[in-house]
Amino acid sequence: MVERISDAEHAVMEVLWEESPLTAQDVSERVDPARGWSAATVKTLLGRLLSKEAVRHEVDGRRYLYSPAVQREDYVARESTRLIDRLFGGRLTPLVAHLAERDALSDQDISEIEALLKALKQ
Amino acid sequence: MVERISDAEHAVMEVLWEESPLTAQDVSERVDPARGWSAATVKTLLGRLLSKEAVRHEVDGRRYLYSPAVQREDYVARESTRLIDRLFGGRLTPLVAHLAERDALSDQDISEIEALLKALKQ
DNA sequence: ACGCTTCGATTACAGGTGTAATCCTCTCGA
DNA sequence: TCGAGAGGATTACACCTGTAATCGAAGCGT
Repeated sequence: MVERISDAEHAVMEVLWEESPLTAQDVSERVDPARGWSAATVKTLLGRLLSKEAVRHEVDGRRYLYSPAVQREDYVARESTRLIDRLFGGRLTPLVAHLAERDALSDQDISEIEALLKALKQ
Repeated sequence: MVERISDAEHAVMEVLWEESPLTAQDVSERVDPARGWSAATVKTLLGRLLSKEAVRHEVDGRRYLYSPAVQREDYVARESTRLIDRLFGGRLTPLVAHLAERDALSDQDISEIEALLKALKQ
C-alpha cells in the first residue's frame, strides 16, 4: 500500500535508490544540494518515509542504515499512471501527441521510440 | 504565473475547460459525481482558483460566471513536463519504455504512436 | 414589506508537507 | 570520568488541501 510519497520525500528516495544502505548523514550529503536542506530536514523526511514504510532501516550500533522498501519501478509506475489517467484519460498516445506538438521530442527521441516500438511488435 | 492547481481544483478546471462560462451551481452539477462534493465545496474550490488566477469571473447580476484563465494545454504541458523531469530525467523514451514493460501499451497504442511518429518525421 | 432562498465571502478544521530546532541518550576522546 | 558531539525522537509551525458550515447581503414570491 505505501502511502503517497511527497515531493520532498521523493528526493530522499532517489538517493536511496541510487545507493543503499546509507546512514542519515550519508543521505544528507548526497541529496540534491539545490534543495539546500539542513541535516535535520533530511532526518525528518527519513522518519516520515519510515512510518510510511517506504524505507526500512536496520540497526547498526546506535545508528540506522536506511534502504528503500519500495522499488523505484513501482513508484514510477504509480506516478506515471496517475498522471496519464488524470490528464489523458489513461491513454499514452495523447501524451506523446501532446509532447510532439510542443516540440518536446527531438529527432533522437523519435528514433528511439520507434525502435522501441518495433521491438515490442516482434 | 498561476500557482500550482491541486487535484481537487483540477477536477473543477476540467468542468470549465469542457464548457464555460458557468455559474458555481452549473459547475457543481457537472463535476464528477464520484467526488461526492457538496455545493459548498465546489464554491470553495472556485474561490481558490480565482485567487490563484486560474479562473476568472464576470459578474452576471448577483452571480458570477466562471471561465478558465489558463488553457488546458498549458496545464497539461506543465504537469507532464514536471513528471517526466522528476521521474525520467526529462526524457520521454524511458517513460514509453517503462509503460511498455508494464504492458501498459496495447497493440493499438503502439500502432497509433508509430503512425504519429511517422507523421512527425515528414 | 417580510421571510425564504441564493450567492459569494468568511471561517473552520483536521491532515499533509516543507522546513527545521530542540531534546534525550549514548559513546568516544581527553 | 566528564563533557562534547552524533543520532534518532519529539515538537514546532506556517502553509496547502480537502471538505465543508455559517454568515451576511440581495432578490423573489406572496
